[in-house]
Amino acid sequence: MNIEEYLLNIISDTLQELYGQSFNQKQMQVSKTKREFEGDYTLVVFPFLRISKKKPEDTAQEIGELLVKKNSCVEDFNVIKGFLNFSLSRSFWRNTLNSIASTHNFGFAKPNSSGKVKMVEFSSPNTNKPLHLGHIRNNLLGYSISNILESNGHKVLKVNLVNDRGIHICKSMIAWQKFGNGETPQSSGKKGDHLVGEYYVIFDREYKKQIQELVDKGVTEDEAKVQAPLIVEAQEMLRKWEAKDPEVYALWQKMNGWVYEGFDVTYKALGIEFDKIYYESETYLLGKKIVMEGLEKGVFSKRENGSVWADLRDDGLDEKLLLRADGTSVYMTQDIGTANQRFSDYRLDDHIYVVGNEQEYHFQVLKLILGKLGYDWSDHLYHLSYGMVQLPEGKMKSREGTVVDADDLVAEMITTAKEMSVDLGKLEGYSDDEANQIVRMVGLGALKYFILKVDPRKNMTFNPKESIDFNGNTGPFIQYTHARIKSVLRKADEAGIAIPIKIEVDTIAQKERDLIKLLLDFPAIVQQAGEQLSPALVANYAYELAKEYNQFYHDFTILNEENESIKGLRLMLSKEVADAICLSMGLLGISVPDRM
RNA sequence: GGUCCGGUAGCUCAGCUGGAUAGAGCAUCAGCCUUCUAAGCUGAGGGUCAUAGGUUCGAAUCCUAUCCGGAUCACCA
Repeated sequence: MNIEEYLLNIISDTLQELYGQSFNQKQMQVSKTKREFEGDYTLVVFPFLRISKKKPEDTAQEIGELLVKKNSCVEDFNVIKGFLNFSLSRSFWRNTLNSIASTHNFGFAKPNSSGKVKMVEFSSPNTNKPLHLGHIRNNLLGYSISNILESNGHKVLKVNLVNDRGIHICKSMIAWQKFGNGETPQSSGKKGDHLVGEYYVIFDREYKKQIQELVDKGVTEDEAKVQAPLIVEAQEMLRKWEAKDPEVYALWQKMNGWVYEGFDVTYKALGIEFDKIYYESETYLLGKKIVMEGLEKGVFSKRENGSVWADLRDDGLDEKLLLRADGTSVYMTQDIGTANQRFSDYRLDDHIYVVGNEQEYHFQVLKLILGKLGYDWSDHLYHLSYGMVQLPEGKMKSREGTVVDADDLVAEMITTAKEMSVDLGKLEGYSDDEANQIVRMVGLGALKYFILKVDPRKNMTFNPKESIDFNGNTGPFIQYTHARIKSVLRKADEAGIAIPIKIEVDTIAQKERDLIKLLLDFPAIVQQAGEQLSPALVANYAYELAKEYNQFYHDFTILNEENESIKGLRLMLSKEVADAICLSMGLLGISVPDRM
């Protein structure tokens, strides 16, 4: 049941009868009536003037009259300029609420045969440094979009691609070998990913020193970058790794193991999980093989030094390196392998990469190359290209230490939530366990909502100093609304007042009507969010609903209402709002507490 | 330079498949707790929707140009 479609249908019939002609959907614009006008929905009549050959007001008038006459659910209408505002009947709203209440998970599509199999790749960390704020946006987006697609009736596979090999990994390994003195997470008490990350930073520092020394000796900077002993050693290590040198392999496994332990902690803290994890180390060989096959088929070409290239100049792009002169693979090589692996592992309809917008070119090239290789599924690869997270000073830079660490940020959010709760006296009477649970939900809710409410495609600014608000358009505000409703429902239960299965009231106040109208929007929001891959739509909907409910809550009494049937309506409405909040926040990966 | 994305209130963001007087939150100011959770509610101030043209009955929204910001075009990932 989609309200807009239903209204379009009856309007279409009316226009047909009136003008003996049908109109397309573009000409029939129906939207919710603006707050300052009377009515539920509004039809713009300007497009019909040519046919009606009357003034806008008169045209609206005759459409309105016939609409009311022919449809019992249309109760009344008014005309302002070229806008026909019409009101739906009380019984319509009553039935609507009843039908929402009797539908399990109202707003979600049931898994059905038209649902597709969609793989969503997100997170995709490198194993040489811990996760930061940018990864948080990635993880939250990927997880939320997966939820949204599932609620649209699709089968979703959440996958992580761990970039566990490559020159960057070798850099931390070299640095640890040279400067680590055998330090381990156990010996130092450091979280594994943080420990390895420190050595990556040390590599960079020492490498820069060596470059400077060479430059001082009169070597040009470009040559120094290539000649510095550390980078030469790292490259040598990468070759050894690809040759499966036992010593290098063992070190690699040991250090990656530390990182995975660290990542697990972070994922758990964020509430993120995957259906399958792919490792670049397991797919790059396939990528190499495919590139070699492509070379044989003449899709790619080899240069004198042995490097392999794809020529995309006919497609308006450049030439792209696929294998280095020394035979080692690059980022593109392994992504070619991974994509193949996935489409042979599963029968996928679509594949979505949740990756930052700085990699738009990469995915454009990837898709092109796979198409050239003859894989017909290359048309079903989508890059959800999200904007970067910036600090007020600009881009995060690891060199300047301005990177916001994921673990730190989560911990800080929870601490702030705790201080806030204690200040407000919200945690009195709860056990430590309960209090911790609530505080965790609120802190994470604030962080997740803050990030997801912004359109994924846009860059966003994050100000760590000002921290994140807990009032206004925030996660905690919505969580609070939910807790508030739950509190009322508990009180009702204690007083032995049951929420009716079906309501029979005849009077519905404007505010109640507005709430039902909003609830009725939920399915379309979920659908749209799925089509546009935008959790922000869901976030903003949840906010609007919570805000509307709080106004209602302020203006109307629920439990003290004397009229039993009205009390029933308000209870039912409250419960449905709580459910919709819970479902929509769930799509964002945000839990809502029953009390806070 | 080529390509892509963005520019809406002091700040952070909605609105963008064209429709009525451009919306929220934060911040500022002023109110509301003996009644279901005040992490709430109500009100005030704050805008040449980057600029200039165009299309249209109607443009923040579509088109063109310009300006500003970001990303990208590696034998990095």
